[in-house]
Amino acid sequence: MPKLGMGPIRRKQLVDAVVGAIHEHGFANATVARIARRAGLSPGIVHHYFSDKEELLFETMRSLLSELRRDTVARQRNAATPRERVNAIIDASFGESQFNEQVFSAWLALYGNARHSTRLQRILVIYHRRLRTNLMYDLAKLMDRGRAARLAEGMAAMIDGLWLRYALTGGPEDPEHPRGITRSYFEAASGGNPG
Amino acid sequence: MPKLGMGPIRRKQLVDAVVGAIHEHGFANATVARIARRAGLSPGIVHHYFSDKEELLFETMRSLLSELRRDTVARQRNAATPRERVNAIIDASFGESQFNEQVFSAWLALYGNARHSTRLQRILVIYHRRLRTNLMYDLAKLMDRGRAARLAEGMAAMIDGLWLRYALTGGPEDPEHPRGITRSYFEAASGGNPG
Amino acid sequence: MPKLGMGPIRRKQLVDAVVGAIHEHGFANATVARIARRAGLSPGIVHHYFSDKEELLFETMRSLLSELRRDTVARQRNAATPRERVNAIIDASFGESQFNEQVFSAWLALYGNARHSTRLQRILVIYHRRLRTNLMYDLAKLMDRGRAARLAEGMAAMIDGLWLRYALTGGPEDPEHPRGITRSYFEAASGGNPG
Amino acid sequence: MPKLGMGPIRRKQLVDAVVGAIHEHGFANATVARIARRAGLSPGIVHHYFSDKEELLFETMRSLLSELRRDTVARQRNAATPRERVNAIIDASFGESQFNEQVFSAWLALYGNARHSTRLQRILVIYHRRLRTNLMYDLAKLMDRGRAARLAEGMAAMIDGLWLRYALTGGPEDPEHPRGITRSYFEAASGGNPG
DNA sequence: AATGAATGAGCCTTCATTCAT
DNA sequence: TATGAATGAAGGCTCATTCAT
Repeated sequence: MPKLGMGPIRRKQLVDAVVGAIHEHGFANATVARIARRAGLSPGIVHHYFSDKEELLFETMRSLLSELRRDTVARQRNAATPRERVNAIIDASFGESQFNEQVFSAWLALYGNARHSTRLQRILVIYHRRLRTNLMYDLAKLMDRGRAARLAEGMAAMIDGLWLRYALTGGPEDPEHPRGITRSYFEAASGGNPG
Repeated sequence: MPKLGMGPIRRKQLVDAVVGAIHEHGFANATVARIARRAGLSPGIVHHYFSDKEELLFETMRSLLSELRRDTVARQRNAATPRERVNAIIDASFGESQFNEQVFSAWLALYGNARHSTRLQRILVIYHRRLRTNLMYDLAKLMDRGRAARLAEGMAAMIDGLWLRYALTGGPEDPEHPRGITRSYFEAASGGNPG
Repeated sequence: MPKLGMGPIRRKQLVDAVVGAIHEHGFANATVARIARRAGLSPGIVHHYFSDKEELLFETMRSLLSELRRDTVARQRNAATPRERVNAIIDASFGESQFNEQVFSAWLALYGNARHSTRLQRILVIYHRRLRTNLMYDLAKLMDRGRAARLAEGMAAMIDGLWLRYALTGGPEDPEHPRGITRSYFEAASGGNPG
Repeated sequence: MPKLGMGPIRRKQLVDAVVGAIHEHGFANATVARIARRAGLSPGIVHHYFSDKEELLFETMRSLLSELRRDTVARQRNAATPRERVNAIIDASFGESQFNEQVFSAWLALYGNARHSTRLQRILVIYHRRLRTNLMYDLAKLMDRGRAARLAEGMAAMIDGLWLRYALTGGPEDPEHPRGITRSYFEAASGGNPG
């Protein structure tokens, strides 16, 4: 077992363990000790790699967010038209990286505790802004900016709302279901003419 | 003169204090002692009226939920057509009883901590089901059940998603804004013909 | 057992326990838990009466200091001449309230940790200033101010130095020994003429 | 080329780092890791050169003490008469090797934590004994043994007491000031006739 | 000789809950 | 009904020490 340069490895292990621990025990009971044990490490080591429990949570959230971003970017690479690009965003939002119970629990718990942590709140604000900006970028090619803005806001809300419901009830059914609902909205509101 | 019937009074004081305490200190720091102090009571008395801290949280959530219900019912009383009744639901969802920062904080925090409390989760499930059922009831009069179900789900998601964003960013702007977005969706999806 | 107004009682118990715990376990091992146990209390209660461990230490020191002050004042009350008043200070400095092993340990430990605690340092500075001021007050009646100031400084140093040695070696011999040394110095330096 | 004889070099680095770390962070916060970093070394290496943290502290103290000894011996080499030799002790006690803030902090902290470390306590006892013995050796040539013993004790106490005050208030003013006070005492008590 | 990863014990502090009054 | 004193169990974090490399 190597003894040097463990930093990135351990940090990833711990970040993953946070998600699992929150899912299994709930946010309030996701203690540093439990997170560490879940990562197969001792409690003490956590503060060797993260200054704080809060930093660990922050990095966890950042990691979740960047997985979503990666997924979105990957899907958009295969999209040719604005319409396809919008659909790529919808698909990514209910894609594998996000649409599983563990991530639901973690993301939601973080949500519920963000208002009193500047850093966590910032992450969430970034997510919200980015989702709407991404949508706007392509919607603006399909309609005038005023309508595009409203639609972006509505679609972003719908995505989050659907996701919120699954997060609560825990039911990862077929991701095509929420995708379908969102797409219908998109098509109805964008006139259905090809982008 | 013995103090009779303090129960309901104290219980309400405490439930209100929970909302305030969560808003001010965050869920994790809304301790029994702080809640009690905020209600002008001593820490010990809390367990006289509630068996648990969890029960107190549960009652708080129930209270929030029934305020929403009351508001919805009141607004629907003035509605004549199915279309008006749907709009009443939209209006209530962003009405005063829900659309203020304190309630945001509390509701969201409870959300984030519900997955590991059966009782809290049940409350939220009830809310979700009721919102969709309420919408379904009237939408089914405007379209076939299949389309109605999907629209109800989409609208419920949009309502929650808009609300979620305001809950996070804390900005209760004009409630007419989210109402407008939701209504546009409703009208586009329901054909716009008068119900 | 009364349940109201325990504050002063508990606070005194805890302050006394600090002195005992430092003496028995050393400063570094005088943990809150041990201090509490020594006071016959639970660990948790400490923070009901003191905001901090540091505050508890601070109050301990203050208490030690005020005992010395009380003792000094009491002895000076029986002193008629400046010379007698100076001797009262000497006597008090090696009096019962200070001259016992427990107090030595505590005082010295606090000394050793004062440089990095503003509050503790302030207490010690007060002690140093007060001792010299008290001496000055009477010495100035026996000689010119310049000589008095130097003598006050020398006597204060001698008192502390003797005390320091006993604090370290733990040997509370007859308090008349250090008193005698200090008095000799006083008499030699003040010319021995009656005050 | 193998690094031979790193032992003494590293040990000195670490001992010096202890003094600096105690001065900067206080005794309680002078952790092994911080001491090592200050010495430009890794935390692990400390236990290669010292069995214990306690041993490191012990060696630090011993080093401080032997610096004082070296200084005293050096100054006494230039002294012809007993009186001059006593003054050499006084001068050395407030000499550069001792009279600086870093050494103050360390020495005092060690004092405050010595009572529960046999080895540290032994060092301090050696210091105390040596100072008085050194003084006695020459004072006994100037007066009878009884007076000499008392004067040695008084002078030793005064030296420590003055030093203690500077250690606390941190103010290394002109070393001639405490030297002057001590010499005055010496001269007054020894009759002032040339030794 | 040297690193820094890793452990595990222990500390201060907080807190839900109980209880004497 | 109401208080606030008291408990005891964790929790986050620190740290001396060990160990693989």
